[in-house]
Amino acid sequence: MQTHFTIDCVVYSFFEGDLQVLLTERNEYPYKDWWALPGFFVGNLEEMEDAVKRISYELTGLKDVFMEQLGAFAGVKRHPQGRILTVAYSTIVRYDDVKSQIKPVTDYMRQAKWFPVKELPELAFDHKEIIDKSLQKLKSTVNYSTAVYELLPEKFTLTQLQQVYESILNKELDKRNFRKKIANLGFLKELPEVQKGVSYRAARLYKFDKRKFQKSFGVE
Amino acid sequence: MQTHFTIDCVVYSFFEGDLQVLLTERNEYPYKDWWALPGFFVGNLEEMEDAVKRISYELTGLKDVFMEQLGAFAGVKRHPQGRILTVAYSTIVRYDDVKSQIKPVTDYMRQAKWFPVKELPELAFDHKEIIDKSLQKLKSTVNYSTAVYELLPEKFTLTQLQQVYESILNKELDKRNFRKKIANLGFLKELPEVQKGVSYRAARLYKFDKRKFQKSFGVE
DNA sequence: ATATAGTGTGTATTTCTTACACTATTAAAT
DNA sequence: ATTTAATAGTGTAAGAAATACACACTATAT
Repeated sequence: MQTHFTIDCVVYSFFEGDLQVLLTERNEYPYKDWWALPGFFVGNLEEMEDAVKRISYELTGLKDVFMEQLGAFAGVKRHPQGRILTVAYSTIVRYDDVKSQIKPVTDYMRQAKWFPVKELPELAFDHKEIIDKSLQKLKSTVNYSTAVYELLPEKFTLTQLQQVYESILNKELDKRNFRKKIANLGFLKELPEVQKGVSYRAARLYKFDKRKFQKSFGVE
Repeated sequence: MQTHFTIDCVVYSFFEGDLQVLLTERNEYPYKDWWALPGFFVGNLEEMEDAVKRISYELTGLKDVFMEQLGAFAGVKRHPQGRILTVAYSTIVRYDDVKSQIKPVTDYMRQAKWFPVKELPELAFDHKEIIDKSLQKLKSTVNYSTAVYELLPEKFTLTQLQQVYESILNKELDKRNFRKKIANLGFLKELPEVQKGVSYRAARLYKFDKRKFQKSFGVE
């Protein structure tokens, strides 16, 4: 009546115009040389959220990441060597904070690498299923969640915001309608600054106002 | 790195105009004499869904119940005798099928009893938190889920359907607007029958067409 | 016949969604 | 100085959906 117990993380980031997921290459059987979600065993006295923080820190050097539980995956046959229950989390890191700092830290992972969600490799275990479920949830809550803002830098343009929406929803949106909708939300703050270093008309920068967001959704 | 592993079920039914949850009275320490969610250990080679089926069958005699995973609860301190990870499920049984058949089957449960969600007793462990989360999910998916129809008998009136919505959303709805909305859904079938044995104008009966529902949501 | 209790319906108003094309600004290239 | 290339930024009309609101109808019981 006991089971092995791990955490697996779907780590998202947004760059190069695409929603990306961080995968690790296994250096151990089973599924040696396959890509897999980063995951570890949970300590006996360790809270799941702390395990997620630990994994995030070891992989990306970041201490505070957005996280949300996805659910438990515990199929008897999901691991060839006997049941291992995993609790999956979706987490988000800002690419600016993380860029070149990704490092696999254990000897059972050869490397870690970002993949655009559109071009995922074949995955070990039931990790494809976990990612699919995570993406589906991200999609269905995109309007009610702070996730899109976690994917963006603190100051962002409306075009960037639209790109995040588009890559999550996997469809194109009309620019004018999108801006109208965003303007109605009431929790974006227009900054007195514009983009720098671009060779075309610089776009206005905006900032997400979390307090107002929480007010309009009754503090979640 | 191993943990005890249980399933807890939030079992819903609808009767007496209220959404109800089935609770069991514990006959064992810790939390002896407290009300708790029905739950059991999961067998080593048992799929979680099968454990849920087993629990449902033992409590209610039903073989097929609607079920949906809520998530894992694994706080280090949730159980005074050491970590027990539980995976919570929401399940729904039709009251007509179940009525007086509720029976606690083990010696560690004294009785099982329905409680309206509005009037829950104090609960053992973190079960209050689990129920709250389950109710919140039910609420937020009420329009996209078959749950409301699982709560109703096969043939139902629009008033009954409205009552189910109202008890899930915990607010009153306008009858005319509700019917207009329902009519637009397109997956309710009007039957040539009406209610029997009522001492007022008999209401038209309707039936849920699952195939059409799935079509309109792209088969989930 | 009449009281009761719940069924069943329509319309106007507002709000949200969708569809759609041009001008403005900037840096770089000539 | 002018042109080019790239992206930012904006408004309006039509249709769809959501909301607010009140009364007549019908089956039964007494």
